[in-house]
Amino acid sequence: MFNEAVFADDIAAPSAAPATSCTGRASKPARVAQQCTTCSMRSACMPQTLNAQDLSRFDSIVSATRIVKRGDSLYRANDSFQSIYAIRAGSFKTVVMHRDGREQVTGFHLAGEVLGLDGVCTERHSSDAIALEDSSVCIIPYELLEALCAESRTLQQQMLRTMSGEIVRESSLMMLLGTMSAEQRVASFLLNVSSRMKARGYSPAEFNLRMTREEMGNFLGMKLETVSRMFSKFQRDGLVHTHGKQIRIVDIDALGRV
Amino acid sequence: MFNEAVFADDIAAPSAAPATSCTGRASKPARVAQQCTTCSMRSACMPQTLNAQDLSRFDSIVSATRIVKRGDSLYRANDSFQSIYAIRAGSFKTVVMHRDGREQVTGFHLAGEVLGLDGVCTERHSSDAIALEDSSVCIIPYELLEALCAESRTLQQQMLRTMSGEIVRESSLMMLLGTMSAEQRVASFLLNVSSRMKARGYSPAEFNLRMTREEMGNFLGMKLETVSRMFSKFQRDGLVHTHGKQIRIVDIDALGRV
DNA sequence: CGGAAGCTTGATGTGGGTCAATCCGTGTGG
DNA sequence: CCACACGGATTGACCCACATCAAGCTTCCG
Repeated sequence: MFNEAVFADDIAAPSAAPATSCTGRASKPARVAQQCTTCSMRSACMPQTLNAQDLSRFDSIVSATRIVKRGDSLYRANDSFQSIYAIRAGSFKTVVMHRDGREQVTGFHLAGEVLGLDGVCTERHSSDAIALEDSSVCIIPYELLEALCAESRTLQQQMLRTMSGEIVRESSLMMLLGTMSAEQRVASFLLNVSSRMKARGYSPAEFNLRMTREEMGNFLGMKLETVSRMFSKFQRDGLVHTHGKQIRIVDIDALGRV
Repeated sequence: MFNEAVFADDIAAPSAAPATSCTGRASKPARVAQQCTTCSMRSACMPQTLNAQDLSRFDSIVSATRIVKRGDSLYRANDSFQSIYAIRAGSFKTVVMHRDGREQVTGFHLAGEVLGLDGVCTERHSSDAIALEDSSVCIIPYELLEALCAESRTLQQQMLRTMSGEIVRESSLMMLLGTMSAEQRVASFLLNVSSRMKARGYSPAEFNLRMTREEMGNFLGMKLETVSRMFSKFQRDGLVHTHGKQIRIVDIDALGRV
């Protein structure tokens, strides 16, 4: 059986929720009553705004969890769209691929975030979702979710807000890719990760990146060597301290001014 | 009074819908029964999937149209979010601005497309929407729309699909910005405009761009000089013929192979 | 313990940015 | 109606940020 520590082993300890018992990969794909209520990610996850009654209805459609091993895909581009997924533990990248094989990483996703919304419009996914570490997700069957949205106004609102949030996130990435220098891109990437770690109760100054330099490059629109050089530069300038994937942000303000 | 010809004056004539009578800027901001039913953009617009009953309910919440003159904004970043907008005639760009003043155009939008979905998540817009020519939009008050979504399953589905479509559109732009050469970006831009013109019943091979080279550059992540050079190159190579903003695509297949 | 994957760093090349001159089309005012 | 001014487009010369290529190093994992 696994618990969150497996995924958080080399990340600074969470300041909030201690490792609560998790549902594990018990016999069948784990249907457990009151999953959301007991989930340590609840405050960061989709049903955050639901009242007790809606939450329990939401809970009842989240029929299973699924384990995805590091490097495996949760779904692939062109897979038929059945469900969206809430990350329970671990992390993912989403990737769109060009015909010539070049990859654009469209996002790195942490626990509590939702994956798969790209599939709604065509009933097929348009990206791959790959686990960056052994991870688990809650499976939210879309048809049921959509039916429930029709009944719970709050859930409908939450759903629309989540989608809109994704639109806004992607616009700001377009700005990063379209207007910023390599140095600025890496700096904003670090600040972004930092704030998301903080929001999850981890240290905003010290964390482990789960992706390779190449994956960062494919996200930030640059080559892995450039990512590496920028890390070296920030280290020389005393903004961060890096040791492979371990990052310590030394001067967060200066990083913001880059 | 205006009609669609005002906006389409120097665009190749539509092969489908002829200029139907439009609601104009009559006395008060034009509340007209059955707007959608008679709108020539209906087939390209949001309510495309609705049945008669839902359509009439939808119609009844579309309380007004609004005229936006070329260069004026429909909304600005940080404006409080009240409505989304369906473009009835004309075209817009949406822009996110960096603190240092650099602009990223996040999209060019034609008749039938929806603007303003970025505002749902924070109740404030995160981008500017600027008319590229004198244009008119249908105002769809969001609170009413959302209430109606709770009653019409079809409308709810349509709304979620529209948002998901926007997410997918933006991902593919991220790929363009992150992985493609200047030449490829301009080529895909032209192909994209071409297919959208075609979908609206205009010639896919010959059209007028409504934006400046600089605006294209701010969309494609390059400088206006580079945009211009790419146009010249395509012309030398016999792929397109350009005369200022007028574009004729000569070899669409070759453009796709760039 | 060995090999592969990932990371860093240096040397060199180049796509596109920058700067600047000129051209063109359009709207304006005499 | 023409001249002119101005915003936009084109083109050239030069430069620089980042890509590419290459070598060596570190870390991880079987």
